[in-house]
Amino acid sequence: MKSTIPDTGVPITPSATNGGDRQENRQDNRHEASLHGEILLRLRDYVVEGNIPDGARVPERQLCEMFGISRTPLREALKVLAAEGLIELLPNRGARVRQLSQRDLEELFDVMAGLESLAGRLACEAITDEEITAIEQLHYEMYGHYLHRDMHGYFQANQRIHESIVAAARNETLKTAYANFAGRIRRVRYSANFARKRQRWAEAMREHEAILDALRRRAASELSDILFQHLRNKRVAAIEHLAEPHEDTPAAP
Amino acid sequence: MKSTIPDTGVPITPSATNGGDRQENRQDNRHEASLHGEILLRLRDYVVEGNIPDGARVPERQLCEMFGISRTPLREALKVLAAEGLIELLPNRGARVRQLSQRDLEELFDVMAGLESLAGRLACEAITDEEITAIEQLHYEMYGHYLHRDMHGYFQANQRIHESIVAAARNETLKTAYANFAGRIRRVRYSANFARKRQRWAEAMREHEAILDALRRRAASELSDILFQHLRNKRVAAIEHLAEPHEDTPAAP
DNA sequence: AGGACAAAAAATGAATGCAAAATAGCGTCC
DNA sequence: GGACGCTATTTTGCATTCATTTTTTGTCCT
Repeated sequence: MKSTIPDTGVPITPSATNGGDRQENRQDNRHEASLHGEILLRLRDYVVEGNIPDGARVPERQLCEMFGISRTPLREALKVLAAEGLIELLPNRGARVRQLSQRDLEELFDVMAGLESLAGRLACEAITDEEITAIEQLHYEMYGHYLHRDMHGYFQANQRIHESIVAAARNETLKTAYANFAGRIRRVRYSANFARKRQRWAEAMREHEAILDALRRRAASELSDILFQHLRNKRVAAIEHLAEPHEDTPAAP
Repeated sequence: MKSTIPDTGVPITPSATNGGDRQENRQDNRHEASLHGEILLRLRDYVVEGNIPDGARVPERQLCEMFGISRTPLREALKVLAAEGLIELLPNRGARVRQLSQRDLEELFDVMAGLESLAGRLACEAITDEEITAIEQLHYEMYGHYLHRDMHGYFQANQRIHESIVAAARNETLKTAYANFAGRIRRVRYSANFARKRQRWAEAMREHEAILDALRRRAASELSDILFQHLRNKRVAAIEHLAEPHEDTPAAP
């Protein structure tokens, strides 16, 4: 075994065959056409899913072999990921997975909060009754998951609600930025399934009620406040959770 | 002259000599170290300053000659600029300067409004009395420019106030995102020096008074509202201005 | 034996080369 | 005379190659 990357069972496809048509909502959705775009998507997922340890080197050569491409398109993708803040480029020392400090996470959560807050504000201007009904549906669905203590289902419904609000803002630029930042913390979220605390869970449900209420009344600035506070509370819960030590990660021998 | 790029008097330095130490506040500030980073900064400025017409092709070969580099680092920079939304990459058809539709501008203004709104909210949590005093200083300075009808001075002071608020938010991630979006509309702002309307100008001054007032009281959600509305009004003024025909741009023969 | 130095090995950063696609240029046909 | 189609040139995308820098390894000296 020559690899320094922990073998996590990710399928190593020698050629750059792309199975599914991906529906990325990025600025230019022609990424799947060119090789560097394809690699960008795949490499982003690869990093986001935590296949490379935090702060570890991103081995160009190995990734090239893994994707079955030359270094040129890979390096182009690396530059973009660096611009996105997912990795960092050290001069003459290659790329490293960007290690997010607690402060970084706080900042990211706050920016997400700001974006969602904005989304709510804008949504009040344009949202249709049908969209609100749809969100209500999701809300009740989420409530059901809450009652059944189904965290996975709850999480999915929750995410869809937030996405619906962002969608209702009718602002593609916002949507893109939102997805971008969400991607950065997805890495953390992936390993840390927080919100396990009953207390916080119930609180979140109440906040969601308030969100829905404000949305129904199209109370823009009020909804803006509620959403910000909601995300702020999420941030606190997440940071608290991450501060605690966890034994889920298999320790190295 | 073989160049198809309009010669706007931008100094064409054949070698990649970087005169001044640039103080970019991007995620990784080692950009000046590597060639592609250097090129990224220069190319971004070049595009933002409008040296290439809207929607026009970005000529790889010529830019290479202009910067005195090979295509590889330039193409890397192009990928990043595309990710930033400044240009768009058409498969097998090269890069084009991204033409911002009116809708795009509206969206961008709204996102900027959301970010400043967030900045104000966060600033209320952490801003010191000294910082507020500094902003007050800028405010009075700006007021002076307003009275003297000095638009340039007014604009500079205005921008510094907004930057100060963003700085007071103590959030580097936000600061970076803000700079990023600001860069995208800088291109428009460059040619369109709006806010020429007296009416709007006076209104903006009043809004700034309200901003300062809310800031002094650390009224987070109130400031958030005011800032959003302020930027919203700016948006309206800017769009109105751009909708009007202008004769400042020299017509092509 | 441990550390410092030096050479080898590997990796990075940029340039060049090559195949495929697109654009333009030109002739032909209707 | 204009539209269509074919070829030549340019341009793009990626692979390969070359020069530097870094990292590792091995050796020598203390």
